[in-house]
Amino acid sequence: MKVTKAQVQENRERIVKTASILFRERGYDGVGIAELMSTAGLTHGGFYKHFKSKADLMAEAAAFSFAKSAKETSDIDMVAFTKQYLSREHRDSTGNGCTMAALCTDAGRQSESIKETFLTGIENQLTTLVNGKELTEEERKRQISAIAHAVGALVLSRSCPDNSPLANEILDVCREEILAQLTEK
Amino acid sequence: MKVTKAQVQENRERIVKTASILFRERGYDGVGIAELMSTAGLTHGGFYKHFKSKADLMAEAAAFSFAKSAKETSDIDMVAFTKQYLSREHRDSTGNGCTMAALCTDAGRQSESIKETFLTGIENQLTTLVNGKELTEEERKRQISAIAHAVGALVLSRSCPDNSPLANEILDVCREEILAQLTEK
DNA sequence: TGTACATCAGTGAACGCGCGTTCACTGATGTAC
DNA sequence: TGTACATCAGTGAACGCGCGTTCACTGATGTAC
Repeated sequence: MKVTKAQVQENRERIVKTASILFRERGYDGVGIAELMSTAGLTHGGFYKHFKSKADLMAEAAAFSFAKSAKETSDIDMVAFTKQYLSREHRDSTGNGCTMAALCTDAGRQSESIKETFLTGIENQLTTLVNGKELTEEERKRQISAIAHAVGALVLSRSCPDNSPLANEILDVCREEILAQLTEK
Repeated sequence: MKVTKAQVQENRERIVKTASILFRERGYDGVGIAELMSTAGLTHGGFYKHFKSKADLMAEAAAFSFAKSAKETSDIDMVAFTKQYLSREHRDSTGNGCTMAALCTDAGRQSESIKETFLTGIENQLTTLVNGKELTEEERKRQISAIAHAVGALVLSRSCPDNSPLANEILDVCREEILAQLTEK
């Protein structure tokens, strides 16, 4: 049963969007093609009409979620970003949260082409957070440092038992520290 | 063919040690029982004479590598730790490196019992890094903040293409920044 | 100390299962006239 | 605009494969006498 061009486009986008959420939640190895396609409301056989392989989708899904979070953070400053990034809400909704924090170790084990996607995504996040304006060398260093700090706090907090004291402490301590550094300089 | 008690003990330890390296390198889903056992010089069938399940080994392997790195860092200060932790050598040898940085996102997707192991491991790392002496509230905050910062820098650097400029930049910028904060206070 | 036997770590074949991927088929869409 | 047909996204069965786990068997070790 053939389908309209618009429907094809819409289906493809839904697969990518669904994948971006499921991969962030459960990792690249944690989600199968069959489950992914059925979550997107399709059957698994059609997958290869849209993508060459699962690895291809992984790269595209990562690019999609990087672009999405870049868009969402383009109009807020680092203070607002930090507060939101190190909130319990963000920590507890991995599937809709930061791609770096959700998939960085997965990316480290994948092919160079996925690492390229991460490189672009990270670079892009650095610049969009300052509304695209040119960064001085010193500003760039601060951005990199603050983002790494925030990512580390988030991944460590998530590796502790759900909502445990240490998990919350890591979030709170690092939020305070990053915010202090942002205002101090 | 039965084997001496000493040999049994030695084999078990070798399985745990091998697992701790392979899991850090390729993640929990990236290593199978058969490959793990043959790397340890045994056949896969005997695995269940030592462990109840793969999940059990995952927890034990994490506890092992946490204990090992705690031992290795017990006699160095935060400055030496930071320099070593954010070196290219550490970044490029995941299998023998920090358990937090290698497996934190994997842990976040596993059972609460593995997260408990991470909780203990992280808590332990916080205190051994200061030679076991009691921490003031302020010192504890600094420790947590510095470790999260270092973990974030390492996982982000590893998610970029091997030895790419950004991968090295993240490492260098965060090393400088953490060291600056350690001396300033 | 020497002998007889129970123990049990290790072996390798086999289990069911879900994985990524392929394929023949369907049938509404899009196109050519 | 109406008709005939080629296209191709979507379907669902099937592929080989490797996974975690089980099991009957082996044979040197450890133990009881």
